[in-house]
Amino acid sequence: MSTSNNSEKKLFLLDGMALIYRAYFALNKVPRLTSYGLNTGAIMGFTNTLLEVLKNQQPSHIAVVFDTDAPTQRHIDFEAYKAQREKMPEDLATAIPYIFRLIEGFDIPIITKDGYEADDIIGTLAKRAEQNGFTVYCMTPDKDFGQLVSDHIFIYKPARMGNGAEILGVPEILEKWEVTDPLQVIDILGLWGDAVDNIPGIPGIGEKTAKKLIQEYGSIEGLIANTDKLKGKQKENVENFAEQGLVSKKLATILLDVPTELDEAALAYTAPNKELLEPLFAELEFRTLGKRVFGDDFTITDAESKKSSGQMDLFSADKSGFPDIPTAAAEATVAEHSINTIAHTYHLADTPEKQADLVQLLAKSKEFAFDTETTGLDALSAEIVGMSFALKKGIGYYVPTPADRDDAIQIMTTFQSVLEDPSIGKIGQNIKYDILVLSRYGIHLRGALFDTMLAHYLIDPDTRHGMDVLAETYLSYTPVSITELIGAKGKKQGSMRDVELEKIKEYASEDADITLQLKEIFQPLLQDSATEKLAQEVEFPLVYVLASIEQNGVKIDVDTLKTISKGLEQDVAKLEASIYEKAGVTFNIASPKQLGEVLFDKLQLDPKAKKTKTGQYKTGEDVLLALADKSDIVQDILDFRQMQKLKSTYVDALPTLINAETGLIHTSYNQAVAATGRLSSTNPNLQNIPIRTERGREVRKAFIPRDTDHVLLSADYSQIELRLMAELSQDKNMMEAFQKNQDIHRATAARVYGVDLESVTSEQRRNAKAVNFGIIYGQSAFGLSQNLKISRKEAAEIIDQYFAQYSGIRDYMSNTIEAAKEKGYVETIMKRRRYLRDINSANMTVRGFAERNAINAPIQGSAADMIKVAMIHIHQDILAKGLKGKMIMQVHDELVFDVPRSEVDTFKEIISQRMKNALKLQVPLEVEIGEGSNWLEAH
DNA sequence: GCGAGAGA
DNA sequence: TCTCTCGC
Repeated sequence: MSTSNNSEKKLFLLDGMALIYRAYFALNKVPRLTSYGLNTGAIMGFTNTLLEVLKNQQPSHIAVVFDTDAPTQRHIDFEAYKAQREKMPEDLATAIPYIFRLIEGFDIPIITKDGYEADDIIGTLAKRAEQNGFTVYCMTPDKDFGQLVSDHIFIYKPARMGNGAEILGVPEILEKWEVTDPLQVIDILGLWGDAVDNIPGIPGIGEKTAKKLIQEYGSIEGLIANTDKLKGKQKENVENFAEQGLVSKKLATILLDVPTELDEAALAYTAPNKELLEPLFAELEFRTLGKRVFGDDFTITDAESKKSSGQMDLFSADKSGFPDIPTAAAEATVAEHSINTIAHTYHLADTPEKQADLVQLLAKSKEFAFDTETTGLDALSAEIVGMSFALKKGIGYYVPTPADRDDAIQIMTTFQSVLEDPSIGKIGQNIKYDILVLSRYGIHLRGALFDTMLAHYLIDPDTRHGMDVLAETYLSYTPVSITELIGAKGKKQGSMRDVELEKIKEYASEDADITLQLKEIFQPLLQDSATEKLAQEVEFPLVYVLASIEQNGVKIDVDTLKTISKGLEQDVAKLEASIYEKAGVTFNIASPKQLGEVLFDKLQLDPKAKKTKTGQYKTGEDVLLALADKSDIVQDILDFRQMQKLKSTYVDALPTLINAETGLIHTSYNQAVAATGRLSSTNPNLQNIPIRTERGREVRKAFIPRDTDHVLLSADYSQIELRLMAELSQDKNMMEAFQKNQDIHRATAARVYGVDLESVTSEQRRNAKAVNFGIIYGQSAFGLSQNLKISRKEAAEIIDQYFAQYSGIRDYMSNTIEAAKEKGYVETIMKRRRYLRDINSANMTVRGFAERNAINAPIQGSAADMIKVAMIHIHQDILAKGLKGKMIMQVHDELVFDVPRSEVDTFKEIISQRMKNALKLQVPLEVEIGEGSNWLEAH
């Protein structure tokens, strides 16, 4: 290779491990597994990184640099260095050897040097190469490398989702770090520290402060020499931790004198070694990627792809034997396309004529995808900016709606007929949002729904379901990012209303277009995972129910809350005074850090006090409770915490969430976050309103019916999870207890302790209850022992007794785990799946976790299925009978209604029937319905 | 066990 | 970001 022209000497130095980690985490949202169970996410990510560089940058020279296990000078000088690094995830560790083979396959040299880190090797080689006339690119996501840049040395930050690769030279680094010399990056890092590498820095100094101080004093040394100009806590910290700052600086400095050669000939790049690379791609089942690299004739023959799975065939004669993980995800590559690379036709329907044409087109369709663009995220206050539609892949329509509400309504009314047509299916991503927005403009969406977010939630509940991620994963497509249009989140974020029409047309149409394409992919995946019925009959119809609950809202009695707030305020003040007196100092009780120091350093309540991983004392409830007999300050602190929590989280927060228009509180239910199938509630979270303590449950008095002519009805399933466990396991003892309508915890205690029902002590019942709950929540024996404050041995004994009595449950648990190991997933009564990727892990802790999830998910998930079905039926009954009463809350196993007095009996009958008969079970179900003038009375 | 939210 | 605490 000619080296006469310097511009041709282009060296890329890749920070191997850092890039691998990045690839692993970036691509691990949806796992990519080969047919024989290898997680190839990191390998594929790294391959894409390599290809990107080779193709787009055409380096003349290239190498990948790795650390070795040998300790470096940094470890010798500073013991804690990188000591807190977490162990490498297991599936990543398995992937590493493949990555080494991959690099070899590309015929790229791997450089290591015992006793030196990759950073140092890269730094040294970069500087030498620069002297020899190279332009050098250090490829790493690591910010520390900023210190290396010069006129001919650049940082090459690999492409991230949606963003292209970034090349940082001197000007960029100076701007980013707000410094005048790249070397000052080291000073900033020395002050700021780096939690990942365990570089301590100086306490109390973060990124912002570090930049400011270095701008002012030039370097850490300069700062230390000028501490007299600092004030207060900062001054103290800099003075006390000066030494630590200097050590940190040393740790952050990349060495430039590693004894290693710059072997230009070895680094010169020619071409991949096809003989090595092609079979490796085949083994990894990189079909798309293989075609890209080797051309269309690249195929994976059966012989090759089975190479590594041979031994498994012994065990899987006629079943696949492997988790049925969505294959589209396994096959997908890093996004290769965007709106700029794919042909599309997005129309602007901005005249009455065009809109009428579009309505006609939609009216003729069986289903269409649509999306609304609004000025905000809150469906109950955001204004509509436009609507987009898609009927065919690659074609979209955007209808802008003006800021004037009446004008907007006029345009939207033309679309009312199609949106409200029950015979036309509606496809959307998080349609509940659109339903709520539209209804504020007088449009009440109807028709069968297909929500791509919920579809994916059923396909793989543990991963993320945002549209951007789904598009990247399943369509290899990066959608236009919202930040491109209106800027990053925060104060400065602009409004959708102000975006240029052309841009918003492209963005909005793309959303509808992608949603449509995702539906095409998800429909068969739902069938594959047998969750199509669950989607069509439960999750999709439930969207309408939840939208209606949210809209109905809950009335809050602000005066009651104000009274409670005053009472709490006084108590908090009293406790505060008492705590300060007993401690002999005033401090911030709400700061666990300060509290720990007072309790354990000053008062010495426990010489063996435990610390958290960040070095603070642990001050959790269980820790404090154990100290209660040492000093009555402890009880005061616990009370203080309780009052403070009640006040800030509930009593004072709820009134601020009242909607000005309706005077009610409108929570938001999220249907796609809890992996078990449960709902979650936010803004406010109505699913964690206190009930356990006398003081806390007062808050429930403030939840009231909308007027005196209404009452609240609260209906809840009694012991639903335990009944489901009895049902699923068919354990005859537990089923019998329910058939005889016994107090289940008492019955359990009687069995576990071998006594009569009548002679069960309250402690025995409490323990039995804890075991029952432990199983439902998938707790470990350790968790149980902690919960009951008994030794692990005692806990294990109770559990043994439990399983001896309930052998059906024991068998059910081991069968479920066995099945999960084989299939890779567990399922609920309605076939809701949960994949358990760690169920076969060699790591006991990790596997134990997956095993407990295997038990827990079917039970909790079936309960969720059941109440969802009941909700849909009740909702339908309310509509069919034209009732005035409303469903207003769901709290996992409880439904709350706001009902006119005249309808109370009708409602009780409907609720009871629908809840009891949601699923056909052998175990009897109990539904308790209460009635009252507030939630506390009703419950 | 999970999820939400407050506060430092 | 971490720690703590509320519900189920």
